Order: sequence, then C-alpha cells, then structure tokens
Amino acid sequence: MSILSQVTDSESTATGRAGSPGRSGRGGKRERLVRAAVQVFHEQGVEKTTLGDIARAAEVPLGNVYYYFKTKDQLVEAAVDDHCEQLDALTDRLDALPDPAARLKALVAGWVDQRETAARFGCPFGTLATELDKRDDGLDRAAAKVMLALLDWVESQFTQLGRADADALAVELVAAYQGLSVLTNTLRDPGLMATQGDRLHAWIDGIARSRAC
Amino acid sequence: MSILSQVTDSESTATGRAGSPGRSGRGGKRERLVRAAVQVFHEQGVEKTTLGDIARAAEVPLGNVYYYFKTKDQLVEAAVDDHCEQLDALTDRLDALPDPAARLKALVAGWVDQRETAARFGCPFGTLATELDKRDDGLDRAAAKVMLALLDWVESQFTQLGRADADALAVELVAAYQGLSVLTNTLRDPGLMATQGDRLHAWIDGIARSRAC
DNA sequence: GTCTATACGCCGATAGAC
DNA sequence: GTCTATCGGCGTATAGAC
Repeated sequence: MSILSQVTDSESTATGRAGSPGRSGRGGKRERLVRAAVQVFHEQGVEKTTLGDIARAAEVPLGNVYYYFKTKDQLVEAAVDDHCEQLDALTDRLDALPDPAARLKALVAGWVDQRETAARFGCPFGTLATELDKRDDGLDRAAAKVMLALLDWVESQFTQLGRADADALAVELVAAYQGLSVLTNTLRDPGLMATQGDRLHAWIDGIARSRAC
Repeated sequence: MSILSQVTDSESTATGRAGSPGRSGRGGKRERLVRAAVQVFHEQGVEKTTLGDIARAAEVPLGNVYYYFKTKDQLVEAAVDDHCEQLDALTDRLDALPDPAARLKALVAGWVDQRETAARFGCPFGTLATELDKRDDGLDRAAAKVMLALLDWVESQFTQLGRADADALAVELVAAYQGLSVLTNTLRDPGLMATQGDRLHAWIDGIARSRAC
C-alpha cells in the first residue's frame, strides 16, 4: 500500500526481488516484514509502532527481525523504498492508458477508491512523509524523493496536455489530494474524497478541453 | 500557534484566563506549559515528545508538571483546546474585515506568512490532527471539531458570496492549504506555499467577481 | 538461519520531603 | 504549591542456544 495500491498486489508474492543480497531461507520473511511494516506504520504511525507489532503482523518471532534489519530505522527505510516501488508500478500501469487526461483521471479514481482507508488512516504515504519529517534520521529526504517522483509524473501529464504551467498544476492536484486525505481522515468522512474527486475529474476535463481550442 | 497564529500573541501573557479553575501561584506556569506543549508537539510530534521536553521548554521542573496535568493525555487535550481558542481569536479578527472575499484572502495571506514554519514542521494543527487520529485516546474527536469550526467559518464566507456550493468550496480551500502544508513540509520548499497562495487569491477574486454578475 | 531469554535505557507516573 | 528521587513498565537491541 503506497500512495496508491489499487488493483494488483504484484511484485509482493513473486519469488525474486532485485537488490536484496541475502536470498534467505524460503518463506520470504524479509518481504513479509516489509509489507507488515508498511501496513502497521500506516495504521498506527511509525512512532507508536513497536518491532513487536511488526513481528506479530508478519508472523515472525521478535528476535528474528534483527536478522533482517539491524535497527528500526532500517525497517522504516525499507517501508519508504516499498512505497517508491509501488509508485513506480502504478505510474507504469497508468502510462499504458492512451491519453494524459485519462491517466490523471485514473490516478484520481484510484485515490477515491481508497477513500475508506483514507478516512480511517489517512494517505499511506502522506502520513508517513509527515511523520518522517519529525524524526532525526535522514529518511525524510527519501520520502521527499518519492513525493517529487509523483509530482514529476503528474507534471509530465500536464505538459503533454500543452500546459506551460504544468509544474504548478501538478502541485495543485497532488496538494488537493493530500489535503483531502487530511480532512477525510480528521473528519472520518470518505464522502469528502468522493465529492472532491468528482470536482477534480471535471477540472482535468476542463484542462484537456481547453487544449483542444 | 494554531491553524494560524499570525499577528498578535494576545491572550497568552494576559493575566486572566477563562475557565481554568485553579488560579495557581503566580508565574502562570499552567499557561507556560500549555504554550510549550503546543510548540514542542508541533516541532517534534506528540509521540516523540516527552514530558521532560515540555517541562524544559516551559522552564518548569519535571515533577511539577503533574500538579497541573495528571497525564500526558491531558496536556495533549489542553494543546488542542489552545488551538481551538486561537482559531476563535483569528476568525474574530477576520470578521472585522469589510467583505467575505477580503476575509478569505486574509486567511490565506496568514497561511502564506507562516510558510517558513510550514516548510520546517508542517501545519501546526494539521499535523497534530493527523497524529491524534493514530492514538488511542479520544482526542481525535476534539481535533475534528476544531477542523469543522474552520470549515464552517470558511463556508459561511462563501455563502455570503452567494454560492450555493459553499460547503464544497470550503473543503476545497482548506484541503488546498492542508495539502500544500504537506508538500511544503515534505519538500522543505516554502516557495510552493507562496506560489499557490497567489493562485488561491486569484481564485477567491474570481468567485467574488462572478457574484457581481 | 532461527528463535528465546534477557540486558539496558528511557519515559510516564508516584511518593513524599519541603 | 513546589520539587526531588525513584518506581515500574515497555521497547530496542543483544547474547547466545539450537
């Protein structure tokens, strides 16, 4: 679960995983730990989450966690990396769509689909980034890179729509979603996300139409 | 420091304070503790902040904190109450302005003025509300009430501008600010808030103009 | 590689002297 | 009312058996 998990889980249960040196003894414990970390961090927040919570969610004995991650920080880092990979997977899927407006609307639609989760726990990535900015470790920079990757992708869509102010529009769209997540979460009202999602759809359509002129 | 602290500190160093039963022994230690709590919660987050941090910031011995607040939760509650009072004070000040559009633009201008702080620590109230939603205590409801109070005030301004969709516009404006705070904070770029602040000004002007037609 | 048992430090909270 | 000293619990991390 990342900025948007949406359809497929993919990647996760697959056998091979790039990068990781230790191929470890079957069961993919490392993978399970990362996925558990991402979920529990989202639901409880990084600071409130103990390694015991993650170990239990991943069904791995507490002490064994340290074989894969020497510190809690490394687990947080792995969680951020996971968000990054899921964002890449999402934009790859969206890039298959025929035109930029459709891609942006699909992005928004995915956010709206996750509104129940957002109402309960906020944006999986936004809340993480917010929390990392109050920590001592340098992971906030990694979070910034992921956020920037999303902004860059959105900006390129607006550029393809012929907008010279694509960067400002990208900030506007992503900020709209992040802010909606905060309100939806605080007020526990998924309806906000649905209503504003409709508005954003119309807004994107308006931009795409104005290009045709 | 609340959703917007802006101009005056007021209220704070003043002698009397409504509500508080204990008038306590001079020095206004309770007041100092609350203000320190609000600030440190903003800078470090609630979970990371220890009572020792607050005591030090307020220049009050650790053990003495418990004379004023029996638990950490009560300090968090007092911080939320403080945000609520500061919001009331802010809207009171804005209500003195002649027309609704000017009031809304002053609200946005105040947010933009705080952009350096937002870049470093996020929105003082938004980050608190986000964090409280992951806690066990029921303070998230109190935070929701404050957010709702802001939304209601903004909505009433749009209503006065003759808009039937004032509620949606209020959500749009507040979400824009909250989302901008998240991006500004994550990317450590106060410039985002300034640029989008200009856009929001123009947007408000556009709404006010369309009313004249 | 896997897991149990435990050391160590920190923080919330209390007791009680002044 | 004010402050010091300290308890008790929990969470990170480690040691070391298997």
